Amino acid sequence: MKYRKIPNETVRRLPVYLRGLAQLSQQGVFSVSSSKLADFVNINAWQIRKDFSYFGDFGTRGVGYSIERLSKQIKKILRLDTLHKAAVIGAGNLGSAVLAYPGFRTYGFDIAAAFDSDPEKIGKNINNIVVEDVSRLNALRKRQVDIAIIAVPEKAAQQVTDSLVRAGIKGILNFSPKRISVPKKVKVITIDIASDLARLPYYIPSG
Amino acid sequence: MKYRKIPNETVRRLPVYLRGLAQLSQQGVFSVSSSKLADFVNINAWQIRKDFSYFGDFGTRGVGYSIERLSKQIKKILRLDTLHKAAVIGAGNLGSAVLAYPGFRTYGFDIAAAFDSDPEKIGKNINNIVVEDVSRLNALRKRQVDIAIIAVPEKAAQQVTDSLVRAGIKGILNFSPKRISVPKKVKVITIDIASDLARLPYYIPSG
DNA sequence: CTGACTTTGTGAATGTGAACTCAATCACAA
DNA sequence: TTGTGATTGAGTTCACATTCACAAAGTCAG
Repeated sequence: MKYRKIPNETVRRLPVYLRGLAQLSQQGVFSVSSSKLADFVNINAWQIRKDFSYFGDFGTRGVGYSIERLSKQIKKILRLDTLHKAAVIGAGNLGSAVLAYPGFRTYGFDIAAAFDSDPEKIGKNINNIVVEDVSRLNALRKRQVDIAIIAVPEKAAQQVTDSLVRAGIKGILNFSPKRISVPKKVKVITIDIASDLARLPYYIPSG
Repeated sequence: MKYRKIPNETVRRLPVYLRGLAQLSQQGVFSVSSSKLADFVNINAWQIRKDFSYFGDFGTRGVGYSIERLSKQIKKILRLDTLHKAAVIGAGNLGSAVLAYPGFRTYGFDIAAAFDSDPEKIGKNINNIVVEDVSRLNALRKRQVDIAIIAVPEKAAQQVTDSLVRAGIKGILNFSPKRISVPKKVKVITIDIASDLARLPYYIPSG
């Protein structure tokens, strides 16, 4: 058992493992081998074992991994063992879709608030959340929201980001393709839908 | 000038460069240096030069890169110089957001059709596109649609994928977190929103 | 208890990309 | 035409990630 630093790429896979384990657990399974899990999440068995080996011995040779113990450990590493409240900024098409997206709850996130600048949208109820005025972003600190999801038009992205940083937000999931600058202590993960689509044709044989 | 194989990570960055170049072009600029572009797209200058060096000499030493020549070349590499028609499968929250998403047009995609299985949604007009019944997916080949965007619930993902493959789809942008299996000749790029959010807390200092 | 079998954990080899450096090249002014 | 300043292009090194192979460690039947 060696406690090396966990590689970034491994961190990227951990949520995938976690979801797979949760599904297996729901099926009433208590233990799983690396090769079974490999089939389930579509990642090689040796990759899985290597990943798990970065944070201790969780398997039993000849048997496999205890789903509960493993899940608990992954949650701890990803800091998903504490509740995280998230706010969605931008209640347009994408923002509304994010508000309604069921996948976040799997990981225990609480989507707690939504904001927009458009008076038409403020006050609207989307998925049981009332859209507030962006001018109230600064109250996020008091409400213990530490994560924000940015789904505003490109032009507004940086301004919104600045407000979020002032409001004490620690992590941002950014759907805007525009680069946003933040202080080092704030982590940004960007999902750039259009550029992901744009590299698809590269892999398609022409003709 | 060496024509090595272009690394995957470089391909991932090419669309970002392309968008940056388009914006600069709109500002009336004709030439840009790697360091200017670096500021603009938030990627290191040497990384940019390295990336461009994989496919020929496009810069002029002492001056920089011709925006037009470079854009044209990147489009050619990504095969964005030919028109690509795309279909969106699933007209729920996420699917509707994708249909309305303005970012795809930057890269010259034509979002040409939308499908759903829900009779409530079939016939609805979203962003000038009429939602069709999924049973008509097989007509996609005739309509020369070669790319599909999957925005259906997890359960339906594999079934829809199979229909798409039968309809001759070559590339899939998959928003479903479920692993989908396809023949080797079909390229899948998955955007797993929830797991991207899930690794955010890892990078947030606790307390 | 023993032997056959299963599965993990990890060292080593290989592959890949990022970071850095600097010589080669070009524009331009004098 | 020559010197100066700017900028590219690419070789090299280093860091990280994947892949492989196998010993170690466990289960289980008889």
